[in-house]
Amino acid sequence: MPVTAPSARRVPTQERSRRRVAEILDAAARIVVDDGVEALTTREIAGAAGVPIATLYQYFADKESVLIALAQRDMDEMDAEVAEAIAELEAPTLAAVVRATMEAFVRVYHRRRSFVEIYLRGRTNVAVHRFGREHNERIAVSLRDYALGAGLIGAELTVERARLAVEVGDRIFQLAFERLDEGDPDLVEEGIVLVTGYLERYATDQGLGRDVPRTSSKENA
Amino acid sequence: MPVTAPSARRVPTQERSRRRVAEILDAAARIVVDDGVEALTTREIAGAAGVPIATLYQYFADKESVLIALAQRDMDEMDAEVAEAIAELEAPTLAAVVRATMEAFVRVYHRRRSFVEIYLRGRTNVAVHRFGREHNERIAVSLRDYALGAGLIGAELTVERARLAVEVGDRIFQLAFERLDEGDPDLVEEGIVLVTGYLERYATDQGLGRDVPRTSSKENA
Amino acid sequence: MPVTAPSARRVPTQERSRRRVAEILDAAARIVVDDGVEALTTREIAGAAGVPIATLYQYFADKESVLIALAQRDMDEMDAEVAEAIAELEAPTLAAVVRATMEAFVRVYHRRRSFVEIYLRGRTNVAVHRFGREHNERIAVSLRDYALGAGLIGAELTVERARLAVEVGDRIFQLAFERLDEGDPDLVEEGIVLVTGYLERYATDQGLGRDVPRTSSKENA
Amino acid sequence: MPVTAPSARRVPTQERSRRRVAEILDAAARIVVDDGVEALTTREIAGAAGVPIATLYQYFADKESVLIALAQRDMDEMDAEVAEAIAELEAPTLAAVVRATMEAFVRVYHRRRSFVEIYLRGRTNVAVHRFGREHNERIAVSLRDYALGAGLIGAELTVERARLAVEVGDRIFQLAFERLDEGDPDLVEEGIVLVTGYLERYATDQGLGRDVPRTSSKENA
DNA sequence: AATGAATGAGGATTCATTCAT
DNA sequence: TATGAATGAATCCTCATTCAT
Repeated sequence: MPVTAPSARRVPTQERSRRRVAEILDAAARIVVDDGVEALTTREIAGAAGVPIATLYQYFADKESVLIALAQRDMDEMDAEVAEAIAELEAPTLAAVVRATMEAFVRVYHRRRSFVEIYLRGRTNVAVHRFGREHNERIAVSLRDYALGAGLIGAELTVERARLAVEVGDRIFQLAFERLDEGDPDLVEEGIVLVTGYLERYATDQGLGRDVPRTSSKENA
Repeated sequence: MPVTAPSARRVPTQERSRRRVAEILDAAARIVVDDGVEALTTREIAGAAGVPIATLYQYFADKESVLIALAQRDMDEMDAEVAEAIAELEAPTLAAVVRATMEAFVRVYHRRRSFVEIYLRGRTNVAVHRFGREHNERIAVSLRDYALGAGLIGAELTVERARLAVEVGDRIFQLAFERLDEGDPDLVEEGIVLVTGYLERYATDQGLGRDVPRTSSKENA
Repeated sequence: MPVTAPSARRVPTQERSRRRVAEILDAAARIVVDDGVEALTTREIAGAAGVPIATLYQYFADKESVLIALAQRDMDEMDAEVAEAIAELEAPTLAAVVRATMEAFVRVYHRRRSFVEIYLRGRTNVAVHRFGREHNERIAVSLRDYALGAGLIGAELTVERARLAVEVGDRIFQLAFERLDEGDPDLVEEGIVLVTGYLERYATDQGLGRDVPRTSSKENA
Repeated sequence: MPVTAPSARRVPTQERSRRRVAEILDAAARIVVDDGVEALTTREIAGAAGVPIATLYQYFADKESVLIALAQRDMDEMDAEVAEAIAELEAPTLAAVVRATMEAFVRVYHRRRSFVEIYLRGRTNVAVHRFGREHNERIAVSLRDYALGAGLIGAELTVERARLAVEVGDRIFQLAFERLDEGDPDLVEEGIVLVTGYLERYATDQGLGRDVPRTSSKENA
């Protein structure tokens, strides 16, 4: 039904709204990339987006909401990228999953400079800090579910442990992207080693990629 | 009379100064514990310390300096605690060193609530953030030097890797103390496992606590 | 309703804004007249205008802007007064132009006490100092253009020389109004002599008011 | 008598004091040259001079006194330079006196950058402003006295007129040295022309350098 | 839905000067 | 005479948010 309206008169309200939000977020992204999260003030956003300050409050509850919405937009892409990367794995091992995940992160960080700025360098902001924690929690749960379902890990790999691994990975990205916009590849590589090593403590044989005879058989010593 | 007065009557100027600094830091610590790092304003500090705001600037270059001085005071205690803990190890292995270190951290965090508030929960503050990074760097170097000197690790455990381990440990403490003032002991325990596991990749046999025949060994069972 | 309301009931927004600006400037003028340019602080202005300090920043970029806006308001009147005075000259000579200009200045100084305070006595303020220089430059150029067009001066009266004359005139006013609010009339008179004498070095015969035979002249006595 | 004291014990108090004052003024001069008059704070001066702030108040009544003392030191040199330049004139005319004076000023401005900074560019400071006015008054009187005594001018060149001329000259220097540390020579030259032209209105024939038969003779019409 | 205008609350820092010693 | 320490008094400016329209 939102066919490009032949009558120019009434732009579908919902559509206009969506566009406005996008404009505001784009403006915010520009500011963040140029001058960092701390430079993100309502004045600045409104100015860059070409709307009155008061108008921001039509679309967002408060300033932080803009920041979080921006982060969320990138995060959605991140989640998709991760999902896709994992889906593409043919015979997944735990190591492969970790690597696929972390490399997906890196790809998105490369693509979205505003995300690096907000999510990795902007933890100084309380809302972002909380947002990070929450997302880490969510991703930990979902990756664990996947690995469990795929028989890569045992139940000893509790949610707490998964969360720990994700948080540690998160810190590694923070370090790797602290100064370099491209991220330090060696550091990321080492991070993959670290996280993989930790999680493999709780891996099944299958998760470790060892030969696992499906039918009935005994492991040759 | 120019001799440092032996009569206790006149309080040595330098001593008075030191006391004032301590008073200000104590006041700052109280504020931080009660209301967090963000509540630490010059007005607040001066009020709590019972001095005019301008007086703060006699002792500190700016507001952040107060915060950092406070963190440093606790950090010095932390360093001492770690040093002592390691010194007490009889036949140190890498695992023992990691455990001793991390448990020393926990002890100080327990003792110094303001430190938890600033150093673990207050990373939202830019100065604290930087302070943390710098301290992590310093401690990474010094622990690595020790482990290297003690023959626990090989040279492949580069400074970068040591730094990674410390940063990861740091994140673990952040998580463990995020909400609980006492810290989550299980999480810390798991963190010790994680860090140890990672570092042991680069350990010598001695570092791993395996029997290490020196030259003429009588130790073969 | 989007039409500019013909009903006088609702005060047009833009108009209200203009009124506010005027109120603030009036308040600032009062302060300046009473206590000089140095007394013009944001607190003081806001207080006198009966608005919160923050409101000042709705209408002015910073404190200096208020001062300059105030000066500009008077300066506009000054420029108009000068333009009018010169326009009224019937057979202008250089001397007449100088006199008309300087007397126009005096009239405005008499009318606008705040202008005397800011522009003549307030050069102590950096922004005012610069404002003065710039205005002198502008007026030099425009008067020179006029005199050149009217055939009163030759091209040897460069912009630099015109500027010099204006600056010198400016200093004369500063002296004349240094203490007396009405200005010292003798000093002004002498200043007119001085400036005229200097500029006449570069005057044409016409500028000097000498009989100037055009082409076919009947005017030889 | 201030022979380098053989007994190191008692440095003549007065002498030490004089030296301290000089050190403080030198420090102030450095600051002024480097960062302008506005940068001259008690902290800054004390720091640069290597004395405690409170000590400044042993030698100067207040901050402004330091600035004025510094200006005075240079001004004394200025006065001497002018006196010498005029003394050297063989058959002085008014024009020669004006030129000698103004060129002497320029020489000192070249020699004393701090003087340019304070006296020409630092009029933004109230004390300097007043100091300038006062010195101009003094120099006007003394030069007028000289010219009168030398028969260069008539009594119509009143003190007020002399003061006007000096003030105008002063403004010319301000302009010439506004941006260029060396001063704009053309502007100075033009200023000499301007001032000379003005004063010659009140010159005697002798002042104008016209042949003035001393004995008894009538001017040929 | 849109927005111009308004503002309460606060925030960091500077500076000249004065005492008690 | 010298000075470390203390401080009262200001100063400018920013910012997120809210109304009335």
